[in-house]
Amino acid sequence: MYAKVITEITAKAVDKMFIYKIPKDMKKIKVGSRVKVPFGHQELEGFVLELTHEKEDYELKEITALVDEEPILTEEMLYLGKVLSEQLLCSRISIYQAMLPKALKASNKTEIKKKMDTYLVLNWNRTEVENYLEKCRFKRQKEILMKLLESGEYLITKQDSSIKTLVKNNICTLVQKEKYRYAFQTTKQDHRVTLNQEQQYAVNRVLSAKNQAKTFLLYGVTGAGKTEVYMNIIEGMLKINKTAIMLVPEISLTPQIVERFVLRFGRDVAILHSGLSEGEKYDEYRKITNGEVHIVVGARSAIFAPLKNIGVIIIDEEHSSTYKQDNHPRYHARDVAILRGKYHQAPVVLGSATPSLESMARAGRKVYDLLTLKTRAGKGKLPQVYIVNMKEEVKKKNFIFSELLSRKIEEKLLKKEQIILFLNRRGYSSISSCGDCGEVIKCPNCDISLTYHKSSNMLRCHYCGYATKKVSICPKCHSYNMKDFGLGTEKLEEELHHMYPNARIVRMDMDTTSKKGAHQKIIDDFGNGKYDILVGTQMIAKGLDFPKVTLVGVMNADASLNIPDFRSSERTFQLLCQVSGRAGRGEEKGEVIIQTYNNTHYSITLAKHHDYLSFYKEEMKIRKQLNYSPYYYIILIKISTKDYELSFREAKKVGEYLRSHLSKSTYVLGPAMANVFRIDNIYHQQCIIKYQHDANLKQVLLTLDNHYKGNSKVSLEIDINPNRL
DNA sequence: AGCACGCCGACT
DNA sequence: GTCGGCGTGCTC
Repeated sequence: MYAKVITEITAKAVDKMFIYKIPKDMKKIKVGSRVKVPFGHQELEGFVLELTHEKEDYELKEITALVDEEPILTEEMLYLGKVLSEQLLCSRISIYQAMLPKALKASNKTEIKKKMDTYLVLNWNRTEVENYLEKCRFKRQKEILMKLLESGEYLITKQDSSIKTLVKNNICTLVQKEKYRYAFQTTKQDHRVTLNQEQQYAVNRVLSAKNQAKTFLLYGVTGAGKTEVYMNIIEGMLKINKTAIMLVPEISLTPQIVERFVLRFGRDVAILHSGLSEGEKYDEYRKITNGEVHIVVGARSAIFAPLKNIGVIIIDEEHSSTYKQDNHPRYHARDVAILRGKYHQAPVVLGSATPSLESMARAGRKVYDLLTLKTRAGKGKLPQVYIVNMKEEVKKKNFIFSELLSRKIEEKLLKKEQIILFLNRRGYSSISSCGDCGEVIKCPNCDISLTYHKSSNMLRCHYCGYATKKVSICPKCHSYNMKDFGLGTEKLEEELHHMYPNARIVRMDMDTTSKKGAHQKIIDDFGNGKYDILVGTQMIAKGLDFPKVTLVGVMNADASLNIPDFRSSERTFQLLCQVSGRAGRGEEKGEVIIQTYNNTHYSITLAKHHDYLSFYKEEMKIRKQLNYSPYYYIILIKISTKDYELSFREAKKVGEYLRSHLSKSTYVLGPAMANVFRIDNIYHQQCIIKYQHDANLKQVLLTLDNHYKGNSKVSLEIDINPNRL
């Protein structure tokens, strides 16, 4: 027998199967097995993709070792990898690696072991033990045996002579059991609520589509009780012995959702997210492969969880850009979900209060089945939203807090209610510049101004990580008149301390949550009322549920609107709806204040009334006019190189090649310098392809990709349906 | 990805 | 004459 193997190397040149002889004693080898193979001068790990009897006419090497007892890649995973690598133009191995936790990837370096616990179990029956206990003089032995009679097993933390004796006399045996490192701790109680009519209808529709590869779009206003719908669908699937995957944007950001699942389904849930250590991820993964759980809750990569007999796949907050991996391989969890849905003949549910235009358009064309939840479940009412025109406020010298916002903050503090302030920019100030000559301090490696971080007194580049001591003398005109502009979360926190010295304030952004568990702690503390005001970036927008919050302030709604990207309006609308969904989740009515310089922009005015459908119509008009998604498919071609001149030359060549080989109905934009031209001293150019149907496209992309794979100076990346341009 | 093979410049 | 630069090609 021979095995066709792909190795761990993710280079185009070796993205093919290599054939090896299987040693006679390696009986357990299967398709999907992880193996060690000799490869040139090195030894590598890889996966067996095929087994064959056909002999080649050249001398073959032998597989060195089988790494695991059971195959790592299932039939389904092998199939998914094949399809996705073709769709995404990436090597097969890179997809397989993306599916697996680090401990199971093909790699010669990592070794993460299973943790084992040793237990003592009885060999004797109850009467025999009881007889022995009467005669036995040793206190420690008695203690152990009593516990064994009680619970059947005894966890050994330290070997001692008593244990040795018990084993030696054949009263007990030592057994090894897998130990799982991760367990979600909670002390709360599960609250079951009766579904309203809309919710029940949605659940029934999905459950009646069991065994059908249908995609549903569950469009439900914030607070409509989508999570309860998800859980009921899953319960229905469990009843007919099926399993379920539930994706959430980034689980460590939404511990409250995880908690609800653990409360409802207990030990039937495996949780996969980036906040876990590699060992913990491995253990959660093994619960899945060992068939110990029927539900997987996780972030993007959990879409590959090797559950068998999947009954439903649910993607919560389906519009979230985190479902698309923004580095290689650039897969979209939504596409994988639909692919797996087809494989298992299982429905896929995409849920959101602000669906992506792409999904809503598909629902409009009946490609997806639309399910709508119009009414807010429970007591909470939609909050009152105020839009504040900051142009007017600046005239009154209110640069950070508008009159309305500071008044409301004071009011809520007095009433002992909680406040969330949202600002999508971390650090202290975004620009450090000279008051005399206007010189702006920029990153030496990137075309980006440096952000001042006061706590460390450093200027940092948020693109390449460059950091330097704060500059107090202008490097150009040598004046001492350096000034800071722009507002970051750090400065906002400081200003709040000045204005409300008695308020307890906590800040949550990348700088305060870098330590493991810091995230959870801030959320718990705020939830338990240890703070009055939570200041934070993007990461506080999603999924958090604090009943005592009655005021949400958006400090600068323009930050996301001013990004030059065709999705910036959509993002802004989604963000504002999501952020304002944080207010008034409890008994008290919530209030939201949006501060902006674009007070008449439709993505802001329509967010005021949570009017998704009007926003959808308005934005679709613009997308149609400009030939953007969902009317056209978008592909982004990025050309990067360290050489300034070369970047222009190569980009021009790529642009010309695309224009001359793609069909007339396809638009090619560019080449143009990327939004940030230079990052970490690498120059980025890009071309944008907009198409509806193009028979040549696949071949053109493949040719381009192959052409640049061997080029060490210029790298070319193809991003299909990019998140941002 | 590594590593060997291979063909041209400046050195004890 | 040799040491070594990194361009090209191969790994079952």
